[in-house]
Amino acid sequence: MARAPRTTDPDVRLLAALADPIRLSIVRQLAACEGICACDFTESCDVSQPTVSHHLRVLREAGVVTSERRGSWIWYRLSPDAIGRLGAIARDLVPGDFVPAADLLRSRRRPSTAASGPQPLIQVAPTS
Amino acid sequence: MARAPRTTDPDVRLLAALADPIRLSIVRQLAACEGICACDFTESCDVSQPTVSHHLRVLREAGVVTSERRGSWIWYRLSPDAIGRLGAIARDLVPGDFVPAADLLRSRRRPSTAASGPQPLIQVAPTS
DNA sequence: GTGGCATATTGACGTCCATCGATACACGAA
DNA sequence: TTCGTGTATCGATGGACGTCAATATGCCAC
Repeated sequence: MARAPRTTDPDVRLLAALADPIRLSIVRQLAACEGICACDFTESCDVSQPTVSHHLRVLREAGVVTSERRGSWIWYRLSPDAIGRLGAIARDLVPGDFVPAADLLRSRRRPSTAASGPQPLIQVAPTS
Repeated sequence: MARAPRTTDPDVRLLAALADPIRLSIVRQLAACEGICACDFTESCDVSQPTVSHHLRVLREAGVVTSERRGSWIWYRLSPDAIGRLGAIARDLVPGDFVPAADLLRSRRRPSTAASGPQPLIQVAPTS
């Protein structure tokens, strides 16, 4: 009934970390500037300082950003690995070449239009 | 205090649609097979039929999948546009060439190590 | 028409999470 | 040391969301 316990899938965690308007805004600012002080986000995001700190923590725990203390300031920067992982997720979702593979699917009877129109297809792994 | 009302940013909506283990699983199955009947997800996802229907609706409203009724069955397929948009989000987060741009940033005094170590940098828009 | 199957919708429940004020902690300057 | 600034954590609050059983809807076969 209740929501399932928090997922541990790193891909889902990465997507969830980015699926918030404030966090995406933070990440985009970090993509434009190599290093940004945490206090700058408080000014640009129009939310309170604890809220910014909370979002930075979510991003840090998801591996999206890294932090480095420099005196009183804490500098945040984008983790290149995280961006690479996001790109990999997107690439893996690009459909490749399809070939008819009705025989690979369950042979349960399908609706009448099965004889005409598109067939169920299955992706072929790229040869590269 | 309460969570902000649901965002309308299409990028955030797209990321949020993918940031769920069941929905990501559905999308990955759709990336591997061009068209999949809704009933197949009920079997593979280990959740109830209304839950699958709910997730398919979220994906549909986010523009991630399209549906087409064929008799009693409803076929779902990935929206190529959605995958393209995800790739664009990832590409936009890739840091490009940076140049020192301390003068473009607020000139507020920074911690002592400002003289040595990395400088605040800002991205240069690609010339293409 | 009736019956059966596939899917969507409704309503309820419980957990998660974004948000804030208050507070604690860390660091540098005086 | 004390003071000020930047940041994190705590506790509370309220809305969002995932889940299910029950029900409704749509389509096909008979």
